[in-house]
Amino acid sequence: MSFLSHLSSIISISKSLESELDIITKQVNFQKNQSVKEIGNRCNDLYFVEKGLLRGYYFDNGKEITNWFAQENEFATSLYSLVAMKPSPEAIEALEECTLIQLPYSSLQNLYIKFPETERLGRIIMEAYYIKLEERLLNIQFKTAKERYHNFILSKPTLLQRTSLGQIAGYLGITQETLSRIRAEV
Amino acid sequence: MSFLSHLSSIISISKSLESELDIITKQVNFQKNQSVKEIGNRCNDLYFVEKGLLRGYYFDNGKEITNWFAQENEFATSLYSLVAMKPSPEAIEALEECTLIQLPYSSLQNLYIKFPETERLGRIIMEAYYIKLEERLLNIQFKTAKERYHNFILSKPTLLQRTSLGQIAGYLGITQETLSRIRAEV
DNA sequence: TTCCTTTTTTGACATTTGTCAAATAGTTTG
DNA sequence: CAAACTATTTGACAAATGTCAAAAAAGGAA
Repeated sequence: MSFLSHLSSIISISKSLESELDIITKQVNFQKNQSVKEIGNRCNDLYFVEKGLLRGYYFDNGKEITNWFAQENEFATSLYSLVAMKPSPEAIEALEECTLIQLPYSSLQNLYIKFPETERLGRIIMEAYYIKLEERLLNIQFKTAKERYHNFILSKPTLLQRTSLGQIAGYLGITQETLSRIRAEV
Repeated sequence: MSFLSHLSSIISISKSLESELDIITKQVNFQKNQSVKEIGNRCNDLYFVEKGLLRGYYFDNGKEITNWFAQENEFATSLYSLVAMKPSPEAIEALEECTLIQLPYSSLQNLYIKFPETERLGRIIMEAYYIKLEERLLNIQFKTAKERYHNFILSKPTLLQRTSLGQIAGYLGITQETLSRIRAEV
């Protein structure tokens, strides 16, 4: 239910849109450590996290790098793969037992046409995600590893408990040894 | 005219939308090195570059850091300021003589309401910009300074001639001394 | 051209972060 | 509980990049 209430905090959802959403979305469950999407496949779905925690990761020189986390009430997908319709270099994994709302991209396209008011929804969500990404870029580009870590603690305190050191390190763009040392420093 | 043709490459623009766009946009010109927007002001406008080159920059520890470039057929604004309606930490400057299309955010909001098909336009543009930003983040996060520079040469060759060393260095997240050394290396 | 200003390069050195290897701590499972 | 994993920490050192200062080069203006 949190999917609908999240959407209706952005635009008002008519009854007919609500039932359409009900038809095209599917609730899916994943267990802890289960793979949601593997590398190389096209990502055809948009996910919304109702419960649990996802991470996106990929490989860089044989090393697994966590690229994002998506927790409750956040969307997750490989946007690049979705929009460009190309294979995704990115995998998605459940870090906890998850309840996700799955929305196939093709259904989303139809939804945009059938319910044009959802375009607004799409735009507003994209704007918000863009701003978040911009903040993250500035953070990585101009802050030291220590500053980034402290920023992470402030902005995503709950993730500290729910993820591993190596995952956070990748997300912050540093090695886990460096992160371990930053932690020890205090 | 390139503004309209750029938009119509994304969605079809009806006559009435075209004349509405004509009413709400204004062509503005800036000279080389002229300031388009200063730091601390709210950014109320979206710009489209018809001719010339803009850069966005801000100050980090007293140092001026170029954050983005916008060349012909690209949009430019401080999205954060625009969407959050807060003062922008970012300034915009013309690096060359520029012809811009200026669209006030309030007019854009009305446009979204009056011509709902423009929501689609907004969404698609946001998606494309998001993907670009994502690529840039990955680049900065996991590539060496040298790799980033070579990437820049490949992806934005024309900007090499049109910008200064210091501006490129800031954009790549390195100091200009380092960039100078990378150049010398070859 | 010549002076003046700005941009770029170079040098010497400091700092940050990465790499690889090993030790320790923590968790899970039989 | 013990064995077997897995995650985290630590050490020694290397590599990348930053800092500050000065020199050289390039670009404009008188």
